[in-house]
Amino acid sequence: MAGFDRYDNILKLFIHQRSSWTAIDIAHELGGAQSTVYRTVRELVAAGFLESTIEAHYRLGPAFLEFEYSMRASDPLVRSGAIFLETLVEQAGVSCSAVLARLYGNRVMCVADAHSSDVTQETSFKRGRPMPILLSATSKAILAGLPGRRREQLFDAVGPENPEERQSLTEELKNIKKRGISITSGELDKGAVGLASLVRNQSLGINASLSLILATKDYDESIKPRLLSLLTSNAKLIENFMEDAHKGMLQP
Amino acid sequence: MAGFDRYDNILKLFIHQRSSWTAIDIAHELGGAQSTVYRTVRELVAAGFLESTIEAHYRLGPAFLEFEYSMRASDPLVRSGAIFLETLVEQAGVSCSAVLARLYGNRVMCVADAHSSDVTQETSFKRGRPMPILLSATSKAILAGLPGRRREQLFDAVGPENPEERQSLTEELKNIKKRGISITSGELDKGAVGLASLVRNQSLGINASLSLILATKDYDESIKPRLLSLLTSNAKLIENFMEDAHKGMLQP
DNA sequence: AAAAGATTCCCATTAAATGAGAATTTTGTA
DNA sequence: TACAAAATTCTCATTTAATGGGAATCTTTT
Repeated sequence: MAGFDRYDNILKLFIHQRSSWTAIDIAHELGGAQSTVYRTVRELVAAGFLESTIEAHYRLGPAFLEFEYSMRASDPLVRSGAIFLETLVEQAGVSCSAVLARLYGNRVMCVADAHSSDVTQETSFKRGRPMPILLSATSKAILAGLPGRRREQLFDAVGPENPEERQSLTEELKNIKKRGISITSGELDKGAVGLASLVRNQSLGINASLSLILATKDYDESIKPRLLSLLTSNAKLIENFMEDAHKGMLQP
Repeated sequence: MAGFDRYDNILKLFIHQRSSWTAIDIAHELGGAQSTVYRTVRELVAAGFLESTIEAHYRLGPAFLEFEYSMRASDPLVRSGAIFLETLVEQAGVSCSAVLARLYGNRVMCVADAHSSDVTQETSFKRGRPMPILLSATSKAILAGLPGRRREQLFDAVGPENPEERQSLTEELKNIKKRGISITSGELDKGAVGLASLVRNQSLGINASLSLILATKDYDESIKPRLLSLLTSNAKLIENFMEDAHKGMLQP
């Protein structure tokens, strides 16, 4: 195993399977000599990416919290979320969640969220949790904003199997892109409606989506215009904020 | 440059200096060939630890949010914070912040926090932000819980220069350990009082502290007993929760 | 104090990282 | 669209580090 994967494959174990591993288990799981695993783990511990606990077990280390803290201060989307999402759910005037999401490999990840205090409808989108890219208004808005070639790559990797589905999804995405809005119902989470707006900044290379997620029972055509207008205006605010933050960064 | 440092040194740049770097800047800063830096950065981008933005710049990538999400679900201390800190600040009945902190290399890091809705007094302790280990009730409670040998190591690295200071600090820490409580005023943040309780779990190898931080003007002897009793009881709750969570983890 | 378990050390072998420059791709601009 | 400049990748000979097996050491438990 070569390069960064040597470390990343170990770290991924702690996310995807169990949160606690012994060096011997790692060696069994990944294949390779115990002494090699011990050496590699020791390096990760020294850097704070892992830490040793009891009974020869290791878990993820505090360095990730430091990097996350750094991103909270510097990442354009993460910062935008901290600034705009709270007020967005308030303005929505209905029990809901707001989600700011982006592409993460072949999946979509929420990078910021907010919930009205009385929210009951769960959403699978949680900050930092990778989600499939084909389902939900949130994901489709991101897909719609993608350059055609990248979208085709994604389809090749995780997309619809048969050509008809692929064709119809492509059509759907074109419409979403044209309107700037994506709406789905119960596609990812049963009983939930999602409304999403594209959030893009060409010059910053950002392609994201801003969503409101609420219970189907709380949603009807009467509140649709307000929610859509809120999404559109807040998406614009976020785009502008990122643009300004970027300019301020260049010559402060 | 060898081993994980090859990657870690690059990642650290994004925390400690600027949040955005070009490959060429990295090569200048760390020394080494551009082609090497490009290759290494490419690996980090592939793993989501960095991402490329515009104008040949790179920034921290979304993988950190995924690892942070994983820790939120699995790390004993982080989970404890999410469960107990909100109610703690409510019960305090005074404008304040609650901080759960731990050792991070030669520094102390807050891993969870909560603030009463009306909080005005700032604290330097922020989730994921490394802080010096010699100042504040929060840090001293952690120091006090450390095994003697580890404490001496720390003192050698960042501790008081002259022997008298070192001696008196050691005495202070012994008292803190005996009482289970550390109280300081204005040591780290001007105008703030900190009250901290040790949070330990021998069998889990955890040594942390739970603190309440409030404005000096809001603090007097009349509320001290309530705050201390709250801290002590919540510290105990957290220790028990971690113990139980650990047991549940072993045979669920 | 002994035993079992965990971790580090050692070192010959194998494999990967490095750097310089050329080649290619991407981006910005006319 | 084409050109120029910048960014990134590629190539390959050389240098350096990773690997694995087993012995040695350190830790924990009994």
